[in-house]
Amino acid sequence: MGVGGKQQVNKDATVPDNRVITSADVAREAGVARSTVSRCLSGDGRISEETRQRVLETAERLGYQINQIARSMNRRKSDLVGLVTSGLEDPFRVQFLHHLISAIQKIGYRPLVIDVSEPEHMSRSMLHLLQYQVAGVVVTSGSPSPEIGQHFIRRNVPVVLVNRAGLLEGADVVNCDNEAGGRLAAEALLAAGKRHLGFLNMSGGTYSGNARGEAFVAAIAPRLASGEVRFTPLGCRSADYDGGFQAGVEILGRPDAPDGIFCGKDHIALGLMDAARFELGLKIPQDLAVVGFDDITASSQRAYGLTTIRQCAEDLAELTVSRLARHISGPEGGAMARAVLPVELIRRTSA
Amino acid sequence: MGVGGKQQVNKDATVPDNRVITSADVAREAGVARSTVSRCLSGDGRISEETRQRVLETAERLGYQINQIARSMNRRKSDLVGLVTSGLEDPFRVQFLHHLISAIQKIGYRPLVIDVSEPEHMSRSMLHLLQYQVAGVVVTSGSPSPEIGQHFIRRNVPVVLVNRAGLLEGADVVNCDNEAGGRLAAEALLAAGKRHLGFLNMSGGTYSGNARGEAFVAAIAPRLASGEVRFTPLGCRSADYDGGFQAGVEILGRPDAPDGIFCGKDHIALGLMDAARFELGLKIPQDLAVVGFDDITASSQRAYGLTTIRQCAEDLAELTVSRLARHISGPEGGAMARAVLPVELIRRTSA
DNA sequence: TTGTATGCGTTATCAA
DNA sequence: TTGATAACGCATACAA
Repeated sequence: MGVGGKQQVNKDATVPDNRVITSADVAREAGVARSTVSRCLSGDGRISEETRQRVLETAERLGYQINQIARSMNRRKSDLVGLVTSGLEDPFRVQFLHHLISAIQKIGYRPLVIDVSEPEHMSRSMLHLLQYQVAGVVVTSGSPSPEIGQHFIRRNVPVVLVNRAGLLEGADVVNCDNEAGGRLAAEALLAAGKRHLGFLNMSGGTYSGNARGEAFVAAIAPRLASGEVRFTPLGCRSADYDGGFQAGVEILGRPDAPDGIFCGKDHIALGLMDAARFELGLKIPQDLAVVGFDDITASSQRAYGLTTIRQCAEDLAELTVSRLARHISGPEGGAMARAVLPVELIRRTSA
Repeated sequence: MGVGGKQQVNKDATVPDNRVITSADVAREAGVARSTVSRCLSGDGRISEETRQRVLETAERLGYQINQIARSMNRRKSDLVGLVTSGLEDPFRVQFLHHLISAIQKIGYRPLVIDVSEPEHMSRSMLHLLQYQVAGVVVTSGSPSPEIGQHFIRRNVPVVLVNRAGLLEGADVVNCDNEAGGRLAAEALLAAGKRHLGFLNMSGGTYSGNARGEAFVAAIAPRLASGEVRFTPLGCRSADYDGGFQAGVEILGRPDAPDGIFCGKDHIALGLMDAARFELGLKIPQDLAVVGFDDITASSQRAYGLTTIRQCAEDLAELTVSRLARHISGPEGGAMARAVLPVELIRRTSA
C-alpha cells in the first residue's frame, strides 16, 4: 500500500543546464512567482515596470523560451493556423501558398500545412486540424463537405475558403473576380478583331473555371445573338501545360478552328501557344490570339508574352488572412462574408 | 455490462454535446479508466482485444478526437516537423517544398512551415521551432549559424540540411550531386562542339552554385591546359529569369562571347535563352548552347527545350525525410551523415 | 501589484 | 490486463 512511494524529486536551487528552462526556473532566479513570469511574457499590463524588467532580463539570461504547447494546452487554443491545400503542382497555387505562409506569420501565427492528395479525405483532414487546437483554417483547395462546418462553428474556429464555391457552413469566402476576368478576356479578344472565340478549360471544370467561362460567354452574348461572332466551348484533359498542348494540337488542326481562345489558367494557355507555334506553325496573335488567367511568372517571359488576367497572389493572401484575423480576434460567430479580389488585364503580345 | 447498441445515441449519454469530448468522457462511457483509453489509442499492445474494441467503438461513437497538444505536452515531443524555408519564389524550391510536405505526412508527422525572409533571422526562427516541441527540423534554405546546432543536440531534435554547406553541428546533410552535374554539363557542351565555355550564376553565389561551377571547371581543366578550350566566368545579379536575361543581353553582345554556357539554375538559363533569341537574334544551339540545372517544369516546355541536369525534387524529399525519420525513431545522437542524390543529364534541344 | 492554488487533457509509473 | 495517480508547463481566478 505504498501511498507515499514517490521518488525523490530533484529540485535544486540552481538550474542544471542539461534541462530545458521553464518559467519556474525564471521565477526562482528572479525571485518572483511563476504567475508573475507568465504575466510578464503574456503582456499582461498589471505588472510593475521594475519587476517586468527584471523578469524579462532573467528570462533572456537563462535562455528561456516559452513552451507553446503548454501555453496552448492551457488556453485551449494554439497559435497555429491550418492550411488545407492540394494540387501543389499548379504554380499559381504554390505561389499563393508562399504568400499565405508569409501573411500568417506576419499576424503572429504559424502555418500548419496539410496537403490533401485525395479529395475524399478532405473532410477527415480538416477535422484532424482540430486536434491541434488551431486558431483558424484556410482552405485553398478541394471541396470540404458542407456539413463539417458545424464542427468548426461549435469550437469557434474560423474558416476561410479561397477561390471555391462557398458551400461550407459558417465559412468566409474569398474569391478573385472571375466575372470581371471573363469579361476583360472577351473584350481583349474582340478588340483584337477575333470573331470565332473559344474557352478552353479542363473538361468538367472547377468552380473558378466555370465562373470565368460563363462570364466570358455572357460578355459576348450580344454579338453572339447578332451572329457577328461565333463561340465554341473547348475542353482539355488536364488543367496544365500538357493539357493545353494536347488540346491545341487537336483543336487547331481542325478546319474551322477558333482564332481567339480564352484559357481558364495560364498554364493551359502556354501549352496552347506552344502547340500553335511549334506543331501547327501558326503566328500569334495574327492567326491565333490567346488570353490566359492568373499571370504566373512564366507568362511574362519573352518566349510567351501571354496576355492574361492577373490575380495578384500576394493581395489574395493578404485579403484571406485579414479575413481570418478578423474572426480570430473578433467576437464569436461573426457573420460569414464574401470578399472579392479585383483582377486586371495584362496586355502583352498574345492578344 | 450492457454492450452499447448501435441505436444508442448521444441522447442518453452522459456527455453534454456542447463540450469537446475528452478521453475522460470516452472512459466513462466505456466503463474503463482514462489510462486504458490512452493505451487503446496509442496502440499500446498490453490490452485485451475485447476492451480495445469497446473503447475504440465508444470513441468513434462520441466523435472523440485526441488532443495532440495535450499529448505533446505530456510526451514533451510533438508530431510536428519544422520546415525552414526561404526564397520561395524559386520554382524548384517550391516544388521541393511540395514533395517535402507530402513525405512528412507520409511518415505520420505534420509540417510546420517557417519562411525566413531575412537571413539574419534564420537562427532565431530555428530556435522558435523548439517552442513547439518539434520532433525534427528540415532546413531547405538559408544558413543557420553553426553554433545553434547545440540547442538541437541538447534537446535531441534531429536536423537535416538540404543542399547547403554542412556547417551546422550535429546535423545531417542531404545534397544533390553537384559535382556530377558540373561534369555532365561540361561533357554535354564539349560534345556539342563548343570551345569557348562559360559558367553563369549569381555573383557571389551559393554553396550549390559554387560547387557546380567548380566541378564544371575541373571537368574541362585538361582541355583548358592544352589551350583547346577557353573558359570565362560569368555573373548575374539575381538567380532567376531576369538575372539570366540581363546577363545574356550584356554578355552576348560582346564581340568575343562564349558559345556554350552552363547556368547554375534553370531559370537563369531560360532568361539567357530568351535574351539570345529575342534580343541578339542568335540560334540555339547553333550559335549558343545552353545547359541548365534542376529541370524545372518550364524547361521541358516546347518553347525552351532546355538541356539540363535533373535533380528529382521528389526523390530529394524522400531522401531527406528518410534521414530525418531514422533519427527521430533511432537512438540518441546517431552520427551525422551526408547523403547525395544522383543527378542525370536530360538532353533536349538547347545543347 | 504580486502570490497561491488549481486545472487544462494526456501519458507514464506503479500497484493490483 | 487494468486502474489510480502523478506529472508535463503554463495561465488564470482569487486572495492578499
